[in-house]
Amino acid sequence: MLDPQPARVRFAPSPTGRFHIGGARTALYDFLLARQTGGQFILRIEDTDRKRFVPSAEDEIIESLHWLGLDWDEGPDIGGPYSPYRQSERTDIYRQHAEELVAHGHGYYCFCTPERLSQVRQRQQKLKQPPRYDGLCRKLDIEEARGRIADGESYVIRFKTPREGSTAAVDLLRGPITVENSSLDDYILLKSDGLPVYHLAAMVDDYLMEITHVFRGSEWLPTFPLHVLIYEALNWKQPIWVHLSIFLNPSGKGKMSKRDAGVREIYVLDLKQMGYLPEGLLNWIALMGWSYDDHTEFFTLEDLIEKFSLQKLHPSPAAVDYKKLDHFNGNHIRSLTTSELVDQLRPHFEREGLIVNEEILQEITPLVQERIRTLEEAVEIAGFFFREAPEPEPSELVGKKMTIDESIEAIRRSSEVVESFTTLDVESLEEALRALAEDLGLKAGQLFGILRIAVTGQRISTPLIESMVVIGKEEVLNRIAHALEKLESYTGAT
RNA sequence: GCCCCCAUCGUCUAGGGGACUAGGACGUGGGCCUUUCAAGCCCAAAACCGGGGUUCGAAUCCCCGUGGGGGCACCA
Repeated sequence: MLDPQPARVRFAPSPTGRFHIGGARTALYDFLLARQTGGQFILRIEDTDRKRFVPSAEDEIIESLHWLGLDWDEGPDIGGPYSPYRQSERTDIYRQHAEELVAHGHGYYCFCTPERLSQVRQRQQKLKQPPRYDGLCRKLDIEEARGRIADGESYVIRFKTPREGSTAAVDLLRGPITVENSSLDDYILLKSDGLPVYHLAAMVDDYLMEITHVFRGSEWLPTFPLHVLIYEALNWKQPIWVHLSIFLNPSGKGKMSKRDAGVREIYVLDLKQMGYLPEGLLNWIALMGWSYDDHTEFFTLEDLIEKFSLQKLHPSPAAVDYKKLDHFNGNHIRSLTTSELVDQLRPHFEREGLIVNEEILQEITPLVQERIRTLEEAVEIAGFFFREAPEPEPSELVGKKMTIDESIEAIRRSSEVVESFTTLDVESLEEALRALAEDLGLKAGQLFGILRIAVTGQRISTPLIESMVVIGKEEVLNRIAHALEKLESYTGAT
C-alpha cells in the first residue's frame, strides 16, 4: 500500500470565491498521498486573475484547511524551499518561461486586440466553426514583433500549438486521452498585463516545485493535452496526472452549486457552523471518488492516511448526499470522548446566546452524544438546560388521552414524588415515577410526556429522568409548580 | 455546433472474464427496543443503460448507439 517514493503534492486553489467541499476533497487526496508516502503537501495560491480576485478568499482557504486538519508543509503563510507560493509573487518566472518558449519557436507574440478577437469569434460562430484564434500573428516576423513591443504596443504571448498530428495525455484514472492538435487553440500563456494564465503558471510551478502528482478537477481534461504539449516544448518530465471528477447536485443533474434544490451547504466553513465535525466531513468526501473495499466505510483521518491508494480512485462523477454526511457525522460524534464532545458542543450553545454552565455541560454531553448527528442538534434538544424556566403551552401539558383534571392530578402527584427525595438520582426517581404512573392508571409514556413538557418545555429532549437529575430537585419542583399553575388556569378552550 | 470524459440499486460504491441467484453503506418500508427524539438490532424492496461483437463463458474486453457530465476567455 505504501508508495515507496515520497510524493510532493500541491493543492493550488485560486482565491476567487469561497472554499467548498469540492476543493476540500482535492486537498484531502493531496494531503493523504503526501502523508502516506512521507512526502510534502504544499499549498500554492493561484492568484493571477486580478479581476476575479477576492481579498478574503485566501484566509478562508487557510482557515478551512486548518479546521479540516489538512496541514501543509510549504505554503504562502509558512514559506518553504520553493518560495514564494503565491503566483502573483512569481511573475518574473512565468515571463521568463514564456519568452523561452518564444525563443525556441513554441510561442509567439500576438498583438490582436480583444475587440478583433471577439469579432473573429463571432464570425466563426456564425459559420458554425469552433471558436479559435485565427493565427494572424503566428507568422509575424520575430524582429518586427520585438520592434512593435519596443514601441510600447500591447501584446500577449501565445502557445504555438502544432497544426498537425495528435497528442496523447495520460491520466492515471482514464489512460491516454488523445486529441487532434488541430482541435487545440493557440492559447494565450502570458496576458497583456504581464501575468500568466493557468496554462503557463501551473505548469511552470508544478515543474519548478518538483510536484510528482497533480490532482485537479476534470474540467481540465479538455486542455490536458495542451499542458502536455507545454511540458514537451519545455522538455520537462511530466508528473503523474490525476483528474478528479466533479461533484454533482443531489439530483445527480448538473455540477454541484449552491443554489440547487437539495443542496444544504457547500462551503466548508458554513458546514462547520452547521455542526459538522472535520472527521465527518472528511469521511464523507473521501468516499466520493475513492473507496477502500466492499464494506469498510468509517474512517478517521489517520485511517485514510494509512488506507488511501491511487488504485482505488475512480473517475465517474458523484452526486452529493447530505443524508450520508449526517450519518458519518453522527458516527464520528459518537466516537468522540466525552471531553472532546464537550469542547465541540460549547461554542454551539454559546452561539445561540446561551450562558453555558460547565458542570451541566459535562453532565448532559453523554445524554446528547447518542442521539445527535450534528452539533447543532444538541442545541435543539438540550438548549433548555441553559435557559430560564420554560413557558409551556397549557394545552401541551395535557397528557395523551387524558383530561385536564387528570393531568393536573398527575403533575401534583409528581411534585410530591420529587419532593420526597433528598437528592434526585436516576434509578430511584425512575422507579418512583413509574410506580406513580401505575398508581394513576397511566402508561409511563403518558406521565413522562407531561413532565417532559413541564420540565424542558419541549416535546423532544434529552431523556426525561436524567434531565431532571441534572436540573436538580429544587429547580424541577419550581418548573413543575409553574406548569401546574398554568394548567390550573387553563379552561381547555383553544 | 465542435471537443473531451463518464455509465452497477434513488444515492455513494464493491466488482477488473467463470467465486454473481451482483456484495456493503446511506436513504426508504416493516419489525424489535422504548419516556420523546435518536441510537442500536433484525428483516425487506431496490441495480449491471440499449444493441452488436470477442469468448466455451461477460457487470467485467471491443464497437456503435443512448443518457449524463464537463470544456470551447487576455478565468481558473
